[in-house]
Amino acid sequence: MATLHKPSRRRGRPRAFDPVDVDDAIMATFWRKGYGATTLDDLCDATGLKRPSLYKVIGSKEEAYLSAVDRYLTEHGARYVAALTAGGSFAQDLTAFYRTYVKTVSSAYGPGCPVGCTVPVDTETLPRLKEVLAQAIGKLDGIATGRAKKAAAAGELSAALSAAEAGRLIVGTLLSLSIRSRAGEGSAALQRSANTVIRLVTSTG
Amino acid sequence: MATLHKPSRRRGRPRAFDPVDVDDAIMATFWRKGYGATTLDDLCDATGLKRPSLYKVIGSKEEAYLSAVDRYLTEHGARYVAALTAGGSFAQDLTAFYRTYVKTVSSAYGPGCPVGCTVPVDTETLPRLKEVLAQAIGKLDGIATGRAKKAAAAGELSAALSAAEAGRLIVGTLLSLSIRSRAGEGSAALQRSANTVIRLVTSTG
DNA sequence: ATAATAATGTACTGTTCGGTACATATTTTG
DNA sequence: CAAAATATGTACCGAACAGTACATTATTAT
Repeated sequence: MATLHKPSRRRGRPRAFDPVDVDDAIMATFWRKGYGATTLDDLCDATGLKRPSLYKVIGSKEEAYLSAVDRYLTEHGARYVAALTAGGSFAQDLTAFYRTYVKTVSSAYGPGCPVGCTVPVDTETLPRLKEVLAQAIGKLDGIATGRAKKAAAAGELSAALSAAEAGRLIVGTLLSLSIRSRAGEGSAALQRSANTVIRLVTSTG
Repeated sequence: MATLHKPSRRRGRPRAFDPVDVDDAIMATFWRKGYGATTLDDLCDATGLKRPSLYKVIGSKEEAYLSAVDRYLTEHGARYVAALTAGGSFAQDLTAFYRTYVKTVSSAYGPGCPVGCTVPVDTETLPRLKEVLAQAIGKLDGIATGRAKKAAAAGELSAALSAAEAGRLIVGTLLSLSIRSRAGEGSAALQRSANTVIRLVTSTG
């Protein structure tokens, strides 16, 4: 008969680091420098780990990058989506959507974001990245289109736009903000571009 | 008294390559693979040059990249600008502007374009690139804003937009098309996004 | 012809890269 | 305690990288 102990710690020497912090440091490093310019020494410096410990976490540089992008999407991307689908008015949700994004790309993580600025360069070299990029954008297009459809039903979508057109415009604007951030534009300038699009998409004049 | 010969060729062994073709091949290679993923062997393969000849042309990899980006701007970028300022109606010029761009990013050079997809990743690593990116976008913003101002004077700009807002929207859309191209979207999809913005910017309903 | 000049091809250099072997240290199990 | 298990740090590996030395070849000038 199996005796149940309290969920005991694993055998052997315990880790001297917090895996969550390590994953975050890896994501942040790739976010800033991209895949090609990031070396394993960079990742060691950022995480405080020596190479053997690092490799147990990442497997390989390419896997590490894919994980970092995935982490960006499921952690930060999810926040943008949550704002866009928070259930306020179309204008309110869009405002929160862009504000969340602008704050993020203007933070210590940025400038810019992985989907907008660092993944695209390697789509021709790392085939899996092309699929990642296509899926990320396609999914966001779908969500934004869905949000626009709901807005249309509520009479909040500009009559000049179909829901699909609005969705692609909303997402395209996000992507452009990423690049502009990378070019050195500050939150205020980025927010101005966002506000223009919000006004166009929601104006039911 | 100096005797004038026919514009004599330089002394020594003549080049066995066309410098224009070589510069173009270098630009095309960086365009597709970006800075980090492009090796000197790649450039040798693309140009047909051996390394010593290549180095006389490029100086260093970083100089080669900066030259390639500059070449993109003064060669392809200039074509987009020419279309935008061709002197037709606002809608006509915008249509030609985006059509030229979409054709280019969907050609053998692409997908995507250097400004939208490969320069941004290295702005944090090669400081001169940040300046290049900021200048390229800033200049295009200015040109697009100027074009919108002219359109406003002609009653062709949507009343919902200031010229500066329109300019940034027009350029931002271009940037987003670059990334979408990299994600695998074809000309038709890209053109659809462009048409949406053209309609919004020019609708004087 | 001979010298001077300039481009080419081979073969190399030192460095940095991604990745790992191995000995050591720290923990749990019995 | 001893044994098994797991993590760590040092030190290293072969490959790939950006960049170059040098001998050779092709051209112009005298």
